[in-house]
Amino acid sequence: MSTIERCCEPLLNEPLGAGQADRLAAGFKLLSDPTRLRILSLVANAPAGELCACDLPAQLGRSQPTVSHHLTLLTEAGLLSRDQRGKWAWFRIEPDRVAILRAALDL
Amino acid sequence: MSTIERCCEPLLNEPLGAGQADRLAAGFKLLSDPTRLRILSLVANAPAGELCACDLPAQLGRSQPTVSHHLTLLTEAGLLSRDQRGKWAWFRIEPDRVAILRAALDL
DNA sequence: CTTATACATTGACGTTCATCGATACGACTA
DNA sequence: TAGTCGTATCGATGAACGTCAATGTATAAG
Repeated sequence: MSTIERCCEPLLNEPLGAGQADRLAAGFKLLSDPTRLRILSLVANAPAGELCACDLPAQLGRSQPTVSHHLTLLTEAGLLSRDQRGKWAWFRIEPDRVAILRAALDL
Repeated sequence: MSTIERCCEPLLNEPLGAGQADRLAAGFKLLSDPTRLRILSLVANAPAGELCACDLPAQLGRSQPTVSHHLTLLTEAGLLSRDQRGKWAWFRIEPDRVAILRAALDL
């Protein structure tokens, strides 16, 4: 999954080309999984705006490899940023990247 | 695919419950396919705001069954409305449903 | 009635993907 | 150095999904 980029005008401004549609679909695909949405939600609502990965398996009811997999996808796409502090990985939301996807749905 | 409903506060207002995350993910899953995004884009930019399904296979480079499949999904979810006129099916965007998904991404 | 056209449905195929157990890696600690 | 803990990677598995050919259904035209 490559980084989310501003790939197109709002969906309803002009017809999407095939390449634009591929990139935009890849972005929304990241939001199409309940576990990833809950991760984004938990990080966004975390105290001081950041969350330790160590808390997630218990809160989500998913295994540690599964959580790590989703965190990797979200970080590679730029929706989350990672800050490694010693053994722990802390994550923050990247609002600008979320906004790119939201803007595509402006009517 | 059931109808998209306003299932939650904005993603970043409070942590998503499991059921809310499932419904929201189902909505974004509809936007996670390039063919469906292009359909939405073509309908949204069509003259008089409506598009005949008969034009889509050629414009999308997809077979008629594939296009019919995606139109069914988008219509069942409420993102499109269908108006059958004789042999032809005409589609319109339902902006309120699109707005539900966009609102979940408000920061 | 026969033919042609628009759209839906069925069935199958190949791919993608979420998930987990096992294991490896890296950092702190005693 | 040895041990523990947090995280990443590997490999496998089962389910979901996009696609199309074939077929069915309905409407219109001749």
